[in-house]
Amino acid sequence: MLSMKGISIKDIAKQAGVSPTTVSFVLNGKAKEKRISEQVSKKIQKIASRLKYKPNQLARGLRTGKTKTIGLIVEDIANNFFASLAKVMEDEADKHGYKVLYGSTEDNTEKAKGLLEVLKYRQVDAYIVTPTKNLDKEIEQLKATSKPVVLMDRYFPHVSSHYVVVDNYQGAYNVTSHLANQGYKKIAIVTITSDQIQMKDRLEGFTAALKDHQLPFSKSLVKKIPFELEREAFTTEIKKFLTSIKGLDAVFFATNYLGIYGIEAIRSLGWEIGAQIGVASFDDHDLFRLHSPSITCVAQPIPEIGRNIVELLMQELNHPSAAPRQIVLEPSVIIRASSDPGKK
Amino acid sequence: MLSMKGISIKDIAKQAGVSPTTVSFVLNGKAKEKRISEQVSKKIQKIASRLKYKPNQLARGLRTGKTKTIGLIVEDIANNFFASLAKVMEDEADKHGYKVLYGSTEDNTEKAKGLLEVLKYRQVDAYIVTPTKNLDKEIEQLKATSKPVVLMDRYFPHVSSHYVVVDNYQGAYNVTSHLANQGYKKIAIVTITSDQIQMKDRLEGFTAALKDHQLPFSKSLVKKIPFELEREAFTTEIKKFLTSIKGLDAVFFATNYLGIYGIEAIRSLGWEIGAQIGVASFDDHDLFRLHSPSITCVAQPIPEIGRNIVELLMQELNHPSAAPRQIVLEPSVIIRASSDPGKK
DNA sequence: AACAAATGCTATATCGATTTAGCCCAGCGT
DNA sequence: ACGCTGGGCTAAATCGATATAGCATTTGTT
Repeated sequence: MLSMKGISIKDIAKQAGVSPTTVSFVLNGKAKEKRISEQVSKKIQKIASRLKYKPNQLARGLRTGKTKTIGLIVEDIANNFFASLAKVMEDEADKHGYKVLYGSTEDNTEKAKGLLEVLKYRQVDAYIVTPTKNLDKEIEQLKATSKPVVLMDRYFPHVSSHYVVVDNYQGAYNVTSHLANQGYKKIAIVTITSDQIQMKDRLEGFTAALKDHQLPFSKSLVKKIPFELEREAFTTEIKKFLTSIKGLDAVFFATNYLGIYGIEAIRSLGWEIGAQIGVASFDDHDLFRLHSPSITCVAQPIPEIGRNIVELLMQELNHPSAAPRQIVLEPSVIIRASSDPGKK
Repeated sequence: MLSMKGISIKDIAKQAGVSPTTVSFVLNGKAKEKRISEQVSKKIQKIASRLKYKPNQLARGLRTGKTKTIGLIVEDIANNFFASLAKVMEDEADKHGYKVLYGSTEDNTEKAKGLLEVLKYRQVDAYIVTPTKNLDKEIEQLKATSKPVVLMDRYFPHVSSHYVVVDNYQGAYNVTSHLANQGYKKIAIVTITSDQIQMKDRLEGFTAALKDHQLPFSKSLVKKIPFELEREAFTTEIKKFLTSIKGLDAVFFATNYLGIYGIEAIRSLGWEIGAQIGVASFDDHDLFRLHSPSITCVAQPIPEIGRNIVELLMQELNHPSAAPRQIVLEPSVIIRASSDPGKK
């Protein structure tokens, strides 16, 4: 059994008969700059790779202040959208030698604050944050630490920060217009109780489309459900809502989990999706693709979002910029049978 | 704007007019043991909380060798099963003050080795690993580092290690028996090309159930598909397989993603699930619950698995035990319409 | 009074890397 | 012979915490 401890720079120095300083210079590619001879340089490299030396990231981090770690805060890692995105970002970050420390907020501000704090004293180099309500103060404070912060999925309009989001307004507008074009006359929306921008935009896109298509709109066509309810309660609420509207012929669910609960609700009401009631949801999901009938949705370009976030972060890590970079990607409407019964 | 650096133990020491050592003792709860007076102790505590002192985990980790970080290696964080489990474990770990660094293997041994290495030189305190094929050597080496390792989802029969899994044999046996009891006569299985224990057990449970119910079995009833295929290829392969078997009346998919691809395949063949062909899958999924008809499955007790893993890990961190602890939980069969068309 | 024991705290080394300042030697010019 | 320059390397400080050893001072004992 080998020694418990890893190989340190000292071990290499000893074997090479040089000082740890020299080893550090060579292994950090500063051999030329620091005028270390070719001979010594090669010797050190050889020994290092023979011993499979890996620098202790804690020691390095302590000295340099860089941990090569990114803190990722999502709403819910068990949600397909966030999990898929997390995977893309993990892969992208890995390409740059970064690892990811993550946490889920459950859309709870206190949890989010706690996560930010933990990440901070773990000295992550940068943050990717799906903010919760009232997290604006903390985000501004974070910015003052000179560690890059990129918001995702949503942002604070009054806070100047980097972010990568999709055009929620347009996505909602487009899918609602599609429903209108399909001939649905009375369209409702189910969203969550949240003043956050992504939800606001989706709701506004929805209402704008109704207006543009001269369809009726009233507050009674909008249902807001608190995020933290149990599954049971979600479907109960949705059922109550849907049955409360006379002449309702289509409904748009503003997130993937609402779509899922919504399908459950509609089915338990015994309504026939597509024929009897048009359905669309934000976000795509295996369930939407394979449900019978399949469910129309606004799909977010997950790989592109993930790549943009990490790319932006890396640029900020390498050359911090004064101006915030704000990237808005286009989601796409995927038309399926739930809004177009003609489809197979 | 406040200073960029965090508060250190020295700042507190200065304010309290004592040495950093004393501060360290007090903040680590060793005041009594180290005979620090109540006065000084309280004063330090007060200053620390006023300054919102948080120890630098890098420095602490460097000195103590403990980073309060757990390395988590899953097959695919975008897979609902692993993502849900990751969330449970994250929550549980958090209760003990641990954070999670994660990575996905894609069932690729080289990726897994890379992840283990990265986690190692990031000095994680413990590992939760979903091993890939041929990772047994690395697991044994890890054990020699005296850092706890818990395998999940699968293990190596010839390696003595901690693990938490479900009884894959029994789960497969039970659901296959259920299919048999429902009157299906010719039942096939679709699994992945893998010699790993979890897949082996599922296959064996399946065949044993066929035998016990005097149903026909032959190699032609078993389809193994490589994990790394594209979605397209999966469904194509499954379609080819299903259509190749004369008189086939039921099929069991050995993982959740196979179940999903399988449903897609069967639907594109135009077969009627439940009536024309009985279907069951390992793992539960929103899609299985809400598909029409809903899909019978073997559900793993995800919260229980997650809790057991973290609990086991914590025990090992606190009191390392010589004997490996091996926990096998029971999955449960959820009978739905895909195998019981009478169900709503 | 003399010595031991307990009390209360601190100086210093350490973890493993990076960074700064600078030493020593050879070669060159004059 | 002397100073200057540059090449090639290293000593020591540092990051922020913890652990070890031990120094004063007070208290207790006989």
